[in-house]
Amino acid sequence: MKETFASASGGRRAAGGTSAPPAPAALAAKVRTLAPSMTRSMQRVAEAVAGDPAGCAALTVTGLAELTGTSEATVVRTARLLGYPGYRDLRLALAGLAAQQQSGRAPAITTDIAVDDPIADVVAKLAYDEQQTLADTAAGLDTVQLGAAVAALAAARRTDVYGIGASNLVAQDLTQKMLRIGLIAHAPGDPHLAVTNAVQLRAGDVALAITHSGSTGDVIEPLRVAFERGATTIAITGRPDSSVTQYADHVLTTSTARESELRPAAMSSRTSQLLVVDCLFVGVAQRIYESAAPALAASYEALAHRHGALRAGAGAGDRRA
Amino acid sequence: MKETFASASGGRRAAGGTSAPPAPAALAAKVRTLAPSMTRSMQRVAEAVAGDPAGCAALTVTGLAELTGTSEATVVRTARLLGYPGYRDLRLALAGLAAQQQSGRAPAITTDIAVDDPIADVVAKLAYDEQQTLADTAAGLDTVQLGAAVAALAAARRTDVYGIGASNLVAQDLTQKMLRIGLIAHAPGDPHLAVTNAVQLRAGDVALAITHSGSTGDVIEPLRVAFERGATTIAITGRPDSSVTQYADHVLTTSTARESELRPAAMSSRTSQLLVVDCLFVGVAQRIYESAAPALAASYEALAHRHGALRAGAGAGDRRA
DNA sequence: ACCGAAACGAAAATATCTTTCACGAGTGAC
DNA sequence: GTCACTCGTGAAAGATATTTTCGTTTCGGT
Repeated sequence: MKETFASASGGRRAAGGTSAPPAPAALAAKVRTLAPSMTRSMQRVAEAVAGDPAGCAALTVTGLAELTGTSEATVVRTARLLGYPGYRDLRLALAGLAAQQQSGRAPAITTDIAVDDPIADVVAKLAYDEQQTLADTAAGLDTVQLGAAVAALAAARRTDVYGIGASNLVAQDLTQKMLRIGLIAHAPGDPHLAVTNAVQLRAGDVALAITHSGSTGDVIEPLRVAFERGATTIAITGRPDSSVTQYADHVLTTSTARESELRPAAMSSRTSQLLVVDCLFVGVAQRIYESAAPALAASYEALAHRHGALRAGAGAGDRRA
Repeated sequence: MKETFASASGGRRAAGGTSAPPAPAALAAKVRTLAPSMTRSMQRVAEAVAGDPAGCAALTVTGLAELTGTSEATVVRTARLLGYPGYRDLRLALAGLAAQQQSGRAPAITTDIAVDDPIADVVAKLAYDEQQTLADTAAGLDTVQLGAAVAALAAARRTDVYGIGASNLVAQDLTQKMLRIGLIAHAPGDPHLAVTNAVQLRAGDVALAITHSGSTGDVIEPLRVAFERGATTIAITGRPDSSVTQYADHVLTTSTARESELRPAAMSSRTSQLLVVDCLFVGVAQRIYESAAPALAASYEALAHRHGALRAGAGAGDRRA
């Protein structure tokens, strides 16, 4: 509306003259620059603001005035001097600054998880590690091998997926998804059953082994059997030089992240394996889209009625004590 | 103050009220999570907010109401639903988000996976999406609820984990890990078995339900039974307002990513659930470190010889019964 | 000690946010 | 098909927060 703050600085061009738009992160610097031209009360306010942006962002004009032992008018005057139209905008900038600082102080997550880490750090570190694992895996995946594996799976008469322990869950995940798009897949959890299944395979079938170490006998054995029966074999492993690859036509490599006592290798290998499995699934779904799409739709439909009436609306009104 | 439907739960604190403090950067995730439970007008507001945080932060309630063609009341309601006390606080968070986006990484919009995407793109998109899901989940996790859940699990005499379909795999993952650190856990896959198990629980036990939709009857039912038997109940769901939370002492929210035909919701919900489960596991392992560490070491030891023996015959042996 | 200018805060004035309330659209029951 | 009912919605009243005004206090100079 009107350049009211011109009066504060008299005819001086220094402060008000800066047509600078609200400073984003340069606030601390601005405070220091302008401090000399501030009155005592204003300095107190500026100091509080620069010292604890996050805290001040949470305060109203009155709150900040009380905190600094000054008045609302002084707070507003300070905000003006700093280049904002009013306190409201200073507060907004403060919130932004706080958020930046918050996200900036994230380097803590690169260290291992310690026994006494607060729960929030655990969350951050785990999420970060898994993100890292995903990036590594994606970068290290051989798309040629992947493409070949997809082609084999899409054309397979039936598919066996072998995995033990944590890897078995990944195997089941793939199996569940393949079934959903109309493909025939099994993930025997029992090593004996796996071998029994493997014996049934022949050319045109696919056997897929999932093992992080690449040396899990219970998984290698059925793959070997399938391999010898003439099935196309695929291995998903973190060790491309391990013995499982002897019997694999296609090898997909997962990433091996560092592990620690509190973060077993199983955790990152699982993440990595799942990404590979997802890629396989999507690749296959693309290839057989014509038949996959209706099958997917049908499975959604079938599940719909298992989900009770949604709309738990009752609590929508007022919570908050 | 009026937990109207609390009566059903017999006086126990109903968990519906997300005590979540204002989310800092988890806003986009929260919008997606809560969008389904929003009315049309509120969705318009949420959409505007998620789409242009910086722009919206510059607007007053009235301005945002006009922009979205709604009323101030609706804007405030939306802010409330997103977990803020009022519009003022939403605006503050928005400013923070804008600042982060500005300085930090770009929001980077992913295009959906198309049927004719080359396999390399599929890998990249999937990896990116899952990374995003992890970030969203981590940002949106309520550490207070998480801490409470960890405490309950660490102290539990036994733990039941309920999940169906893809969620059952997550349940098994948690179970496997808990067993490794010497805790007693089960993940019944059969709904009837689950209920049968649940009946055995009582105070001091823990029941954990994993369901993305929050309305999977087969999972809610055993949780309800456990709840009524006095066990501590935890829910991991993508819909914090769904019916499963009625019977949950602690609610852990997973993020809901947009899905597409080739990328079923199950994929990102699984990623999200696994992160939560990992956090629970590590948290528990920290708490009972004294007993967990030796147990972990012992399980490594026990597995070691299963890997060493390359020639499969050795390890598996045939012990016909 | 007196004068004047600047600093400062109390309170009025204004803008903004929040709550209330009534209307209308949609839905299920009969 | 109509009726009763609930739920979503916005207009306007009510409550807060911010900005402005203006008188008092403080301080330096003469």
